[in-house]
Order: sequence, then C-alpha cells, then structure tokens
Amino acid sequence: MAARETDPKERLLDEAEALFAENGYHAVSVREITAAAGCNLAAINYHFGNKRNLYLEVFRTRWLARARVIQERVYETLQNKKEITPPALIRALAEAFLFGPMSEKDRLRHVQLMQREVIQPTEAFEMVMDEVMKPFLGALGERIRPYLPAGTDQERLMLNALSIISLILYFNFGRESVKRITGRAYDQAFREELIRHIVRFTTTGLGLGAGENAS
Amino acid sequence: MAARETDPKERLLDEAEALFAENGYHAVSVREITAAAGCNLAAINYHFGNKRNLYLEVFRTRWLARARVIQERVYETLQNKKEITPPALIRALAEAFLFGPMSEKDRLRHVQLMQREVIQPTEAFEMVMDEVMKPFLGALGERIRPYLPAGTDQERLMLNALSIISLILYFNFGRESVKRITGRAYDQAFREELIRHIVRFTTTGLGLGAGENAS
DNA sequence: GAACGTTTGATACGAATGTTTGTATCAAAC
DNA sequence: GTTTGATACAAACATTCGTATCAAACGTTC
Repeated sequence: MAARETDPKERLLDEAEALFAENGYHAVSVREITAAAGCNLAAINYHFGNKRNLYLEVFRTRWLARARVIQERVYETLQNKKEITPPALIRALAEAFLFGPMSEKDRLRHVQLMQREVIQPTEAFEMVMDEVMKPFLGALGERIRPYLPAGTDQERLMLNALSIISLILYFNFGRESVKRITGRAYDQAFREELIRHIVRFTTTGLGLGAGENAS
Repeated sequence: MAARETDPKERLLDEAEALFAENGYHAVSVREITAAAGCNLAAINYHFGNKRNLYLEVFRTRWLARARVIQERVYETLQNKKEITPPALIRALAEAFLFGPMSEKDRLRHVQLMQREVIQPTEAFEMVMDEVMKPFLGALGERIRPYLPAGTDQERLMLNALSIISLILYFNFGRESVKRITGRAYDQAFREELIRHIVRFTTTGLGLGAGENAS
C-alpha cells in the first residue's frame, strides 16, 4: 500500500489543497499543482477528470476528514468532564482551531479553504454545510441550550451558536487584520490570550456571567 | 460634468467593482469588464494602464468612499443623542451595515470585496487597514472604553472592538451560511432580528448587562 | 473651426490557460 | 510469453488571457 508521500494521486490532493487555500481556485493553474506534486501535467486529468473535480475531491477526501478530526478533538477534550459547561465547550472549540492536532499550516489551510466557500459558495459549500456545519452547529446548540433561559427558541439558539463560531473563525482567518490592529504576532502566548478573550466574550455574550471555570 | 452613467471611466470602475466582488480578481477578465461597462477593450489600458491598477483604483475611488459614507451614517445616527452608550453605538454600526444608505447590492459588494482582502491580503489591504480599519477601530474602542472596567488595557479594548466588528461582518458576508442554518431569508424582519441579536450578544459580551436601552 | 483629450473599433501579440492525445512503461494475470 | 490494465509521460491542442498599437471618430474648449 503506497504511502501518501509516494502516491501521485495523494500528492496531487495535498498540493492542490495547499495552493487552492492560499491563492484561490482561479489563481492556481494545473501546471502549478502538478509541478508542486512532482508529477506530470496530464495526471490531474487522468486521476480526476478535470481541475474542478480535483477541487471538489480535495473537499471530499481532505477537508471533510480534517473537519472530523477537529470535531473528535473537541469531544475528546470534553469526554473526561462530568459536566460540560459552555465556557469549557467554547474553550475546547477555540483550542481545536487555534492549536489542535494538526500543523499550523494545515489548520490555516482548513479555515482559508472554507472561508473562500463562505464568501463565494460553490458546489463544495453544500458539502461543507450538510456534512459538517449543520450537524456541528446543531450539536453545539444542544449542548448550550440547558444553560440558556427555558423558553429559548431554536432560531435564537442558532444565532448564538453562529456567533461563537464566527468569533473563533475570525480570529483565525483574519490574522493579518488582528495582527495589524493589536500589534501582536500569533505566537503561543497571544493565541492563549485570544482563547481567553473568546471564551469570556462569548460566554458572557450568551448571558452566563463571566465564568471561566474550566481549563 | 458627465454623470456616472455616461462616463466610461466611471462605468468601468462600477462594473469592475461588481465583478471583482462577486467573482474575485482572477476569475474576472478585462474583456468581461469592458463588455459589462459597454466600452472598448482598450479603455482599461487608456484610463488605468492595466488590470491590477484598475483593481486598486476601485478601492481608492469606490471602496474607501463608501466606507466613509458608512462611517458618516453611523455618526449621523448618533449625533442627536446626549449619551452614546455601547448598545446604541453597536446598533448604529450594525444598522449601517445591514441597512445603510446604499443599495443592498452595494453593501454586499463592499463587504465581499473587503473580505477577499482579509483572507488574502494584497496592496489594497494596506489601504483598507490604514485608512479605514485602524482609525475606525480606534474610535470605536475609545467610545466604549468609558463603559469598561477602569484598568482595561489597549489590547483588551481592541480585542473587544474586533469581536464586535467580526460579528457584524459575519452576518453580512456569511449570508448563505446563516440562511442555511436558520432557514430564514434576509428580509427586513430577519435583519432586524439579527441586529437585536448582535447588539445583545456583543453588549453582554463586553460585560455590560443585557441593556438594549437605545433604539 | 482648429486643437485637444477622450473613446471606439479592429487587430495583433506572446504568454498562459485547461484539456486531449498518442505512446511508453511495468507489474499482474492469464 | 502474451495480454491486460493502470499509470506516467512529452507534446500538442484550441482557447483565453492581459496588454499593446493605431487610425478614425467623438465632444469639448479655446
């Protein structure tokens, strides 16, 4: 069984994801991708049919898989707690995105790729929404529902969940903006400050008092 | 003085902005732009030198101007109040983005264009940061500082300001996501609900109790 | 009405684009 | 030993890209 390093098809997916995330679909040529993957120009057509299909395959085989890893990481962090409070949940979420099990570059790629779809949805957007965002936001909502006022309806719940996610995402993909405004680099210390801020802001935003009672 | 409708140079800027916002820089050709503007292919070269310069000129003459209109709108809304509380400020801000003096399409374009720069900064990003974001976030911070604990440092202030902005922006450019999750269309009623949510979430997020004491 | 800056029209160019083709390679199956 | 099927390759495909050129037509201003 060929490893990911040696299989040209796998290399193509990896390099394509990196380039698509960094420069966007149209700014990347199939020649760039095949050159980066160290294989022939025709390989994309052979393995994926065309460029567009390669892009979608990146989402199917790479992006979705990574999203599941992130989610597992969140649940892993939480599973040995008796009670999962919103601050603990949000912290686990923010940590998964700002630290997490993958490399820094992988995490950045992941968010960049999705953010491009959010701005300009294509076929991949459906995939991301149906397979990841909807169930994830649903689960997130159900976890925090017990801590909200009794009569909170589903729509209000989703707006709260979306707000939490938007903050976490913004402090990821908007790094350049955040760096300019705060004058800080995204080192370990700053990331931890960011997480503290996100947890505090969103927890109190939910109307739950400034509790950071979980590490 | 030729109106915007008749002047080819102005039409080029308008159509270019619309196309760049919707499809991104690389996905738009100069032929598309000149065709949409109803003028000759050579016009771009004559007026702007090249495509890249046209893009930057869109930011210089259109985007920045619009950003100033939005800011003025915010201050206009606030000027006849004796005390500008954070909820009133945030509401004015959110309203300017979700309703505002321009057309729905113009507002969408504005945020889309900026969002693309946030994800993948180019020369225009510097412009946006230096001329709009930095001073605006600074002013926003100073307005809410009196309501925060006395010892709040500048960095914490900026993180709070960024969080407010991120929420407002997300509920704009992330329309497709929000629509999918909530099942609501972006009609008048939903927009007003969104504003109420943003004001409440961010106001309490700042640690100011759930005050919505300003219309 | 002459001069000027502007706009159009048609055309050309080299470079880059996504895609296709025909052939070579090589291990597995027969 | 031959056939098969999957993979890889260089070369070429037609198209589109951004840019450039240049003469003719336009509208405005001296």
